[in-house]
Amino acid sequence: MGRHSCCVKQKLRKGLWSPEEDEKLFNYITRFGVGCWSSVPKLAGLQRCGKSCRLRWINYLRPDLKRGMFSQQEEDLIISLHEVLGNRWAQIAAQLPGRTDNEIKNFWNSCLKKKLLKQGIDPNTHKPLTEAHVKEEKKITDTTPMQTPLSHGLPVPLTFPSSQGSTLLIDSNYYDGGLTEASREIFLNKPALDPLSYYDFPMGAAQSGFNLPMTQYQTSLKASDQSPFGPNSSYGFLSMPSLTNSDHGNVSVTEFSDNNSASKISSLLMNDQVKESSSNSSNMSNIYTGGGCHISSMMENAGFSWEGDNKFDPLFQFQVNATKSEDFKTSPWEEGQLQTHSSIDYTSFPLTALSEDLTGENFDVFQHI
DNA sequence: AATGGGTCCAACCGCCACATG
DNA sequence: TCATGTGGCGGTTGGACCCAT
Repeated sequence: MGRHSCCVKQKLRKGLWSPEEDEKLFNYITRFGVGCWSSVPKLAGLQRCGKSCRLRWINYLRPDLKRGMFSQQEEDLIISLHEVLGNRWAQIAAQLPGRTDNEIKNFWNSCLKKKLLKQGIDPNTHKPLTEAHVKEEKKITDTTPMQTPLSHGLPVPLTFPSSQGSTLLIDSNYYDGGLTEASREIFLNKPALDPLSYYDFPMGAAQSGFNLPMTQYQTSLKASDQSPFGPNSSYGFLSMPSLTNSDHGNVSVTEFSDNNSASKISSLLMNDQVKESSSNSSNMSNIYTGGGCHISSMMENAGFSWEGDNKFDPLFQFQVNATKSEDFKTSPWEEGQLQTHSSIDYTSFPLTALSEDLTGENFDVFQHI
């Protein structure tokens, strides 16, 4: 048990990822997608185990990740989901597009737990603490002042941007166990979203999310020189945008952690190609609103910037020209394994942002509560 | 300016489930 | 059925950062 065999075979790097490593992994995954994580390090030229690569991608490099603080809505949602699901962070994360289980777990442990305790609510049971508990916890919370004022007193109406305008009201009944066993079952049985779905587009099912099979996406990448990673492509890995989308599905509230971010992201978006193809500006907004975006444009012009991770910021100020296209013309996954569909132009395949899941079936569960 | 304690979070560890041979 | 490899998850931790003194 413990470390996978891939980690034991050779001496592998551990610890924080360098920008160069991030770049390698990002470039590799965006080109070829994920086939077998254990092979990724070798093929991407990384001295890491596959597991580490997977985590890095899921928790940090995925382009659809949100960055920045949790919105009040997200916060309330996490609390309500935790009451139902407990520490099933992956399932909770599945209800919060752009957030990772690790991120939510950290947020819970570092912030939400304390907030609930301060409210006199047991974070484990979500029921009022006994007086003894309160006294005990008071000692703790008194010595660990909150960084932000608690703003979600009860009851809290949670209104989700569902097409049906569902509202979840957290009130005393809720915390008294007002949820039915059936509701709980729905949560427990609901499959978690695949964190890799960004590159997993089934044909004809774009409306349900990023669900194009990797094989097809891969084909799109190598289909022609027009592809975002074609032989002539030169893209930057400057730094990643910190997307603090405080209101799902509304591009106007996409925030950035500093003044430079806006210019960075606008330069990301307002590249020549996007300008040309989106005189009506819909393409731009679609990138973040989930109306459908062009992944190729996103990738090709991704002057990504990890703005939220300030300590990395200066390190990401490097530009990488695409390596020789020959190196990437054929995905290692494709060779002899995967079918190609070169007649289809996937470079403009419409995407639906994960955030749109908030308006879709992912919130159906609340209809049952 | 130095420092020591607290906080946060990225990454690792340990385990389990599942697929495959 | 068993062994092995891999993906995935939740718990834990090391170190960077923050802040009060």
